Amino acid sequence: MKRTTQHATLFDVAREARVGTSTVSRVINGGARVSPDTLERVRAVIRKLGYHPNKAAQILKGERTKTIGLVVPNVANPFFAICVEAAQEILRSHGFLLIVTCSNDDPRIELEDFNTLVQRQVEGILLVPAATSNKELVQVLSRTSIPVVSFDRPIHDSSVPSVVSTNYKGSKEATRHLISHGCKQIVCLAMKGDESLYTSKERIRGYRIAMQEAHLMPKIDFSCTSQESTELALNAHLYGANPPDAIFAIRNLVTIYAFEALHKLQVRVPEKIALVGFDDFQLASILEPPITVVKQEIELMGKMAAELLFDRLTLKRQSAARATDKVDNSGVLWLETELIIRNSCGCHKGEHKN
Amino acid sequence: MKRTTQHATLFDVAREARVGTSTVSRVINGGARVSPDTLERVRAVIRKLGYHPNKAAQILKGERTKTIGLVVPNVANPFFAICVEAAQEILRSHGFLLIVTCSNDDPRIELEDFNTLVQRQVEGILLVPAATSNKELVQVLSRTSIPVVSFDRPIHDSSVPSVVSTNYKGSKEATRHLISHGCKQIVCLAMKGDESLYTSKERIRGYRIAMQEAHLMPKIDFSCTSQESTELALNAHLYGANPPDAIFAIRNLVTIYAFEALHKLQVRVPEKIALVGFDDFQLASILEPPITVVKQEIELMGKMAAELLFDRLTLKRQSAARATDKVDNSGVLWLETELIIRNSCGCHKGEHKN
DNA sequence: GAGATAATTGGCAACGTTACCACAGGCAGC
DNA sequence: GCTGCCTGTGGTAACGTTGCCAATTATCTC
Repeated sequence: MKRTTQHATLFDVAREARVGTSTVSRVINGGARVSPDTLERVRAVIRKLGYHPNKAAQILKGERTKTIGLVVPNVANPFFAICVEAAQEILRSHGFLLIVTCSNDDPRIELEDFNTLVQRQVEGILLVPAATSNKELVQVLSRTSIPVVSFDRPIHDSSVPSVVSTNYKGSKEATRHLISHGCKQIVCLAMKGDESLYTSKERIRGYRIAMQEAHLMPKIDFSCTSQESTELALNAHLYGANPPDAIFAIRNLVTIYAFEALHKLQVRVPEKIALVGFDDFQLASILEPPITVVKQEIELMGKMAAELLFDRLTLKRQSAARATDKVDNSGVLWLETELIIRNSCGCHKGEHKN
Repeated sequence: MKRTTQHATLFDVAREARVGTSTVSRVINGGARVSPDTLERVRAVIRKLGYHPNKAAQILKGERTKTIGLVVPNVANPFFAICVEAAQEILRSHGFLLIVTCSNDDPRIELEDFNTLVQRQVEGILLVPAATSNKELVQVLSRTSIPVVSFDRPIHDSSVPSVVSTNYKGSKEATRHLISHGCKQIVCLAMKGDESLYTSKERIRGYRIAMQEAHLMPKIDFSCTSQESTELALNAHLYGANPPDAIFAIRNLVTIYAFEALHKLQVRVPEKIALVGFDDFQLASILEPPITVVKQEIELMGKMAAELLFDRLTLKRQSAARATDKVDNSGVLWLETELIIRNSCGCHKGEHKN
């Protein structure tokens, strides 16, 4: 009796069952080529000792880890939470385990986490890159042999495929919709950090192009970082030159801030100011007025990313096959956004059969 | 040249740097007792080869895994997402990695995941048990030597400490508040499955007791599973005998369903029917009227669970010390809920300085 | 400059598994 | 009765690390 607190090993089982270790190993792995007699005896001992094979040893011995890593900025953000859940679902159905880490959009943590995952012998990594161009990351990526798939944001100058929403197209469409309502002074509301965030940049680009097409002056405000600051900003716009007649909120949180600010400032929506947001959210349809938004296929994004990764995993082992044909030639799988028309844009109920 | 695709090993590095494996090992583990010369040379080779120590081998060799497992019903649920994020934060600060799995509240998956985590040599497990009494789980738990902490729901008949909100107290308080507004017909809205869920049962118990205290008739409706069914249910109540003058919604989603249903049915809140929900949510204060809710300390819950687990981890290694003194004698750390008074309960702005 | 001490370094046995190989019987076919 | 082939079974060498121990060399101390 040496260590009662530690886990039982295969050897312990073998001794207790009076068989060789190979036999126990065979039992664990399906019990092929073992007599029913021995099989039962060994199984009994396994149960009795509460034995679990040591994964570390199995992995070391060359067995697949059946594990994939996932690096997201933050799981508390519903967007990523939904992605994670969806990816988890897919991966689990293929027998994979998920290790989740949060990078806080910090490239240093991101890289660190990435390496940690590689060390843990994950078979693939799902990644939401903090930046689309990160030399260090790209370098690490290029010399890593394990498959990586990014989502929400692509990684430039790398062979990493990605699953991304049509941010540009979606926000161009939203802006155009606002313009079609006769809005002329459409201000785009964003928060600090959006200047450098891929998705935000794309959305701003869409907004810009739509405005330019209509010969309107784009105006972007990055100060909507909190409830208060949004109210302040909105107030300034309202009483400044060329007061806005519409708001395009670049993301969920900003939409909510803007909505609340308008509410507090007693500005009528959409009569005085129309409002369209990017990203749908649960209560958008219950607010008064219901908010028109650009909806992303969040769940699908997680699913597709997981599936793309899984494809690469299996392709890789099959032989030398090309990447999946789901993606375009720059390696990105575009997910269509959809403009969900409710009332805050100025549409009346039923006007767009929605 | 044998395997160019595989990861470089410590041995490869040793050969390339013309040193022994021990030296490389020393370099990896901080570089103590290695000459600056060799140190630099080995480090260069490590970089050149893109070498990462194989965690499986290290673990096998007895090194700590610095990993903890987390089993939640679902990460897409904001409640759990926030818990996970908070726990992650704490654990990361102690150098731990988190493996997250979703049980979907299925005891079978839960058990399976639990075993998977044990196999992976996690040092501890954070768990939201699907059921408070699960014989099989309790049995597995009792013969596992690794520390486990549950949160949101306790595990009966086990020595597992847990972090739980004062569901009972919170909903008693909420119900009493409604009663203090003169409400007599308070209906408690819940959804299918709430009959067996610990948190829901506790909330219902609180509601029941408060009603009984006031000699009022408790009435509980478990049919609020979707938007439509809630509307149907509410409609039935409204036109049935003893129409309700208040609603106590047992959880987030039901509160939202109820709010939307009341809105559609054109019932004025709180004049015709008062509304209080359990669990705060981002837009509760912007809705018209702002909704009074019982707020849980979600983030704190994740944090405390992680810290409790960490305590047990360190205590365990220090020697044989008792569980932390944070918990009460039945092993649960109670987290106070707070009634956030807004307007849907019948209070006017500022009435309760909130 | 001899002896002693300290600083570097390499060798090697584990850690718990798996997989290849070998071996013992049993049972065909000829 | 010999060969050949199954079915069970055990022995043992890896897998990539670490840490002990021993060996080598450098640096003191007087």
